[in-house]
Amino acid sequence: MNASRQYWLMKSEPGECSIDDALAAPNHTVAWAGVRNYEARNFMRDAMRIGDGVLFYHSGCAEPGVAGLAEVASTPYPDPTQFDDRSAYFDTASKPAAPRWILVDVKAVERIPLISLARMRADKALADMLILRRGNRLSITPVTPDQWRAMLLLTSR
DNA sequence: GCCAACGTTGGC
DNA sequence: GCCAACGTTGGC
Repeated sequence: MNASRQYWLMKSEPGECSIDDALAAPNHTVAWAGVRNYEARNFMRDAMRIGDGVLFYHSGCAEPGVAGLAEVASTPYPDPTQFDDRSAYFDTASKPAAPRWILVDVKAVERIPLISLARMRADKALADMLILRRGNRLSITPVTPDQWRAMLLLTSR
């Protein structure tokens, strides 16, 4: 595990883009479009590096949890959906000369047997994960190397 | 700059 | 469908 590698948890609604959708995409890669929260945007814009590990989390569905592993696959660039007036993510206030919303590409690595939210809550090694904090709604959160390792252990059971 | 109203997220 | 939590908006 490369010491400089960072880790993230990224939420996606499987009805919009599931881990299987990402695996089926060209080069297993999707643009992480639609983030409209500044804190989450800032993680993509300022902190992510190509090759960072990603826990691909399914939210807003019957079985929320981590459904796959992925990695950051691009440097940051403007989210094209903000300029698309047919998109649900269209933002009239954002101008191409000064894009408000920035994304990265995410490359799916593998689908894993679902690690459910309940399973994660039951694991002491994951107790401090931001995703498990009461009231957390942030769609992108940093994951510590220890938490990443603890999640990988759960994939082998 | 305050803060109430409102909209969204997301688990259950 | 409910509702808690939280971010954003907008009046003042």
